Amino acid sequence: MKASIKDIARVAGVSHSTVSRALSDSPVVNPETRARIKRLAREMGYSPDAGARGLVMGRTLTIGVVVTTISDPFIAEVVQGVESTAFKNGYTVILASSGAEPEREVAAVEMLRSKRVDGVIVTASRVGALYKEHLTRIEVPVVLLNNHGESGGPYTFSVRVDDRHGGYLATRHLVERGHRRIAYVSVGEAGHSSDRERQAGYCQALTEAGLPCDPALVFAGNGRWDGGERVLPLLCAPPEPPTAVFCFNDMTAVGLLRSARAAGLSVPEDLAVVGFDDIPIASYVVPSLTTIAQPKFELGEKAMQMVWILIEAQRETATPQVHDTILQGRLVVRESSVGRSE
Amino acid sequence: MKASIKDIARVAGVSHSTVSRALSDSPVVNPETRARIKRLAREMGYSPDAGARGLVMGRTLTIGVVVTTISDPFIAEVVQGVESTAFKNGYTVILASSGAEPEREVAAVEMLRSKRVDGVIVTASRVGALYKEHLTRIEVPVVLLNNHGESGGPYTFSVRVDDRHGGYLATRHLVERGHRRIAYVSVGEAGHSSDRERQAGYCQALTEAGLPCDPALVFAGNGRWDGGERVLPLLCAPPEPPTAVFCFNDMTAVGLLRSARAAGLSVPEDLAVVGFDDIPIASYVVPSLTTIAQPKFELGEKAMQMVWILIEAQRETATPQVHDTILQGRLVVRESSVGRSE
DNA sequence: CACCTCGGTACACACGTGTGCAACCAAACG
DNA sequence: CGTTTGGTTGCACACGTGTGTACCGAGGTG
Repeated sequence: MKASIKDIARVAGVSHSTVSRALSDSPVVNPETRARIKRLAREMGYSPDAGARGLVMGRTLTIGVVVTTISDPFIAEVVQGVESTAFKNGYTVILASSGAEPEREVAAVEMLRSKRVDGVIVTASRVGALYKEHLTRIEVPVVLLNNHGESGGPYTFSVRVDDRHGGYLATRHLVERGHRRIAYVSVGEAGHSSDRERQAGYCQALTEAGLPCDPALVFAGNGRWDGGERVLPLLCAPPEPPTAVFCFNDMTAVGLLRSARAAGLSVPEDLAVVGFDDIPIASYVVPSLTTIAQPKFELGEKAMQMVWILIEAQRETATPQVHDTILQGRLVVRESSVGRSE
Repeated sequence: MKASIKDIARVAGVSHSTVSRALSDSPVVNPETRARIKRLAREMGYSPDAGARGLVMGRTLTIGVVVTTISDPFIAEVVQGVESTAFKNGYTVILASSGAEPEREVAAVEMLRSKRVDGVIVTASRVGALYKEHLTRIEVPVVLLNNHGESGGPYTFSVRVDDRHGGYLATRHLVERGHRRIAYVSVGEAGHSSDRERQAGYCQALTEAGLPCDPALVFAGNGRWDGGERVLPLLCAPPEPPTAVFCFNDMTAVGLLRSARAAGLSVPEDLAVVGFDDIPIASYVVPSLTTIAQPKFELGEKAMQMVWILIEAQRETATPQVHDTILQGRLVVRESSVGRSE
């Protein structure tokens, strides 16, 4: 059986309140008895009950992280940033994966509510309406990651990467390499805000270079590698095919690289390719992939810091001194856009 | 403020015990009042306090998962299996990453103990001595993943992949392809049990084919890609270099592929390469990597099922009907061992 | 009418922890 | 010696939930 402060109190011959105070270094207890109690606690293998403590303290030092799936390397890296920062501040992370199923999404949020988490971080490209309603009901600070939706309540904010600027950087890079016909492979899903923004940056760079934003050069992928693979034939179909392509994300680009190789096209000579995200695979494919690196770890770090500030503000019922944060992506030039020999 | 069963009891004009029983569908409460209370609970946005419930029930329906880092794609997939199975059984997962630092390891275990988790799953290649001591003190079922250490207490078991058989499969595949001089790249760390086992399987396949187990054909890597990269020159040094190589893991093999390409060696014609793990990258490198696929998701699934059985057994103070489980890896043949044209 | 049965509900306690308040004791002071 | 002061400690309650036991009223039976 596990030892409680009452058990310690019994063998120490004091009341449980004295033990409680001694263990929390209260200055009112006699230094000798405090030492004696602490020694006893160590000997008896005492470990404070987080549940009971949370009950009386009104805080659990726990934050919930909602993800679609943890096996997405991008998300995993973000969670790593959250976990690391949480640990430094004495917080614990509870994981809740939704698997992108609405049913599990609400179950996950309900679970976090039951666990009385002090805050919630949500990493999902889009937050369903039903889901969102449950999120606000949780009455606790919420930070949305890479979500472009409006930051609802007074304690709901968001951290995201600058998609538009990222798209701009990627496309400008291709323009600077001398390309005039540059295609874009979208996620093929209406209303996907990241997709919209990246495409807007793409158009901005084209316009700035005096090039037209030709809708015929925008192709629909699906955000996965098979989407990139399927798009290649369409890309090559026109009489004057594009010489470069910017993809919504790395997975799409990787699929495109694969099918390009199968079709005998050489990258970047026949077709230059740029992705977005900088997932681990990007540096291992051949040719290695030029991409926009999202600061994944910092994304999670920043989100956790923000949640922490919000929690503190809520405890003092103060209006929090935070605002939505936008981090900048970074262009990482690799072989798929400049060749190996250069 | 959050609504408790007492609040519901007040507005319903009954005692809190009646509310408690009504919400847990106890047959002793009047069906009408039960319906009324349930409706009230929904209206008031009631959510049961998991901490308080855990306090009185003696179980938290929570299991802790200790990992080195969640951004390792292999581990992430395993955790996904754990999480998915846990959710099905009504359990919640608390994540604790140790970052391979001993200090954080014990802090992580202590944290899980405080949270009164019902069971623990540890995914780490080796469990330190100090760390292990803390693990046993937690007095709760523990399942070790891919750990070859002795399964200590009565409620400590392990789930792992058959490293020896995997090594055997990989090497036999190369033998069948006609190779006579086959090298092994180890993890270069004394006492690493997975490494030892995989090498043993490698030797077994060689012996079975009437080939010698030449120690000069065993090279030391470090389990990471740079280790594989550095090993290539040594591999090519002998007057009669090996025509095939089996690597401890995929990362090592990927590094080896990269440096082989840089050195102008063609794979698999000049050198056939086989890895171990089947991480996502394996299918994207060029040439794609032949490897032994570990059943990652099933590994996590099995571990969670085992923890569940152990928990149930412990509750009834029965001797659990489980035993250490060994899952089989699967040979996945790709381009790095048979070429693209065949 | 007295007794028993039984469905439904309330009371009281338990779980482990933190904390305001009172109580106690010793020492110092008037 | 009486009183105050200050340092320690215990008592009692609170947090939210589950459950054994007692209670109460209605209906049935002898």
